[in-house]
Amino acid sequence: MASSAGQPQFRYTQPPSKVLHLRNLPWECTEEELIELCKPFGRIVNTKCNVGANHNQAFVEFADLNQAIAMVSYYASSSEPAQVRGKSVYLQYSNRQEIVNNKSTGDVASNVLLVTIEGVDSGDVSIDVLHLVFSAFGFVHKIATFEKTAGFQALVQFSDADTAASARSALDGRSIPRYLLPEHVASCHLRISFSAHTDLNVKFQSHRSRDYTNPNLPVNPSAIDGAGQFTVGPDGKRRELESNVLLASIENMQYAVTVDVLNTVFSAFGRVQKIAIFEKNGGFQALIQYPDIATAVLAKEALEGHCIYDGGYCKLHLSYSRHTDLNVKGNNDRSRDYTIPASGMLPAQPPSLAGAAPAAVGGWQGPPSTPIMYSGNEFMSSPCPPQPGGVPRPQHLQGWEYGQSQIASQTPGPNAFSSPAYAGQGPLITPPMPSPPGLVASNIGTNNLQSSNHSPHIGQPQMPYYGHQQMQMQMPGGLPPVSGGTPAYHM
DNA sequence: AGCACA
Repeated sequence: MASSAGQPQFRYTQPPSKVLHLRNLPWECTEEELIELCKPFGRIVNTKCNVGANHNQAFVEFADLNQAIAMVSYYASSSEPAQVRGKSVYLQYSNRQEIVNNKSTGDVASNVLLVTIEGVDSGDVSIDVLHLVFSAFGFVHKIATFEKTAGFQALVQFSDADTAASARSALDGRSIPRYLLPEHVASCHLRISFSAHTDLNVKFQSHRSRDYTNPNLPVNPSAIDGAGQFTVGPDGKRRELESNVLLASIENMQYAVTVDVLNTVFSAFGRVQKIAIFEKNGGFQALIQYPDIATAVLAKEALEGHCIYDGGYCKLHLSYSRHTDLNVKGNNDRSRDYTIPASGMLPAQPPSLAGAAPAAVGGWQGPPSTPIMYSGNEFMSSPCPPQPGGVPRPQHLQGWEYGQSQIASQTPGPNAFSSPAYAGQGPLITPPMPSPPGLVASNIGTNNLQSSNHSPHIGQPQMPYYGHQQMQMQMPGGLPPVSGGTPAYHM
């Protein structure tokens, strides 16, 4: 059976791939040697060296398929074989289309090092100590430190990748000298890889970040952990430094919050460019990138302290991120780049889950395709155990038609939040939140517009936040409407 | 000299 007309184990011609498989390499051939060999044909985006029992195979991934084809074609018709250290190298298309997580990109050279300091708290190793240690290898441009689940980490920026590489090879796995550390620190190993960054965005000198190239950079008297940075306002008070990227942490997360949900929520204020969600110290956080600061400010003011779902669930805390442009690689369940056109089937606009909605909503008879509707599948399907005290299940089912009818209407005044029309129409279960009634979204605009047709929903469950035009209405003029079509923003 | 495992 095995030999009959089946696929031979190896074919002479593989289907093209931007990944090439190289054989007969010299022992422990380095990435530099591979790149040297391949880079005349295109840009190498990833490699995997020392593959196979003999460590004499490797994979090289080009940025573009045509580059891989160019290399294979060239050597197929060349009288000189590809060579490394005088050895003939055999190359062919890999049977995979990409190199899968070779070394988590930490091995592709960069002038910026990602340093994980094991076994210490962030307070144990000062930025000055790091600066001292890494300056032994060359001029350190910038350092940024932060706390991650992996531990205390630092990004250390050198002039070039060579300098960074020398620091890395000298220090990786080593320990910071004891005399530079507090006495209680037992050990302090450095794990060093290359960062994907090339230029750190340091806005202040602080105990968390330094820019040694700019002595005039303002000193931040009190950089606060976690959130963005602060500046001193005209009134002498500390003021959060605004950014086009919001950092959202979510409290009381009883229900899953997906990229799509966030996109829907935050798109109410303007076009969302990128979203990344991640865990930090066991908490849920997300970064939401807008094209400009004004939009972010608007979204922050409107959403801060509000809950995505009524009942105090998924309460948003917003601050300004230090980031200005998120490094979102692929579109997956943790991150999304909405600025990439035609990226698969992903909608550039808030998800239109029209197909799923009617069934899920049950009885909703609205039009089949409504870009603003978020069906909230996850939530629909999540079991909602009855709770004492009449706490409702997260109520998505009610009110859909109200939201729907919103579409045609545009415009309660800018004071929808504080409109007297809302008095007494807060959520049944008043969440222990300050200010605006209940669920940010569930009330805004809906009852306001519909109160003549519908009785208030006191005692009734509420729908999830999907507020789109509701929020739009709040925008103090001038904001481009969130509409379909090509984004008017560019990176 | 013939396809990796995060």
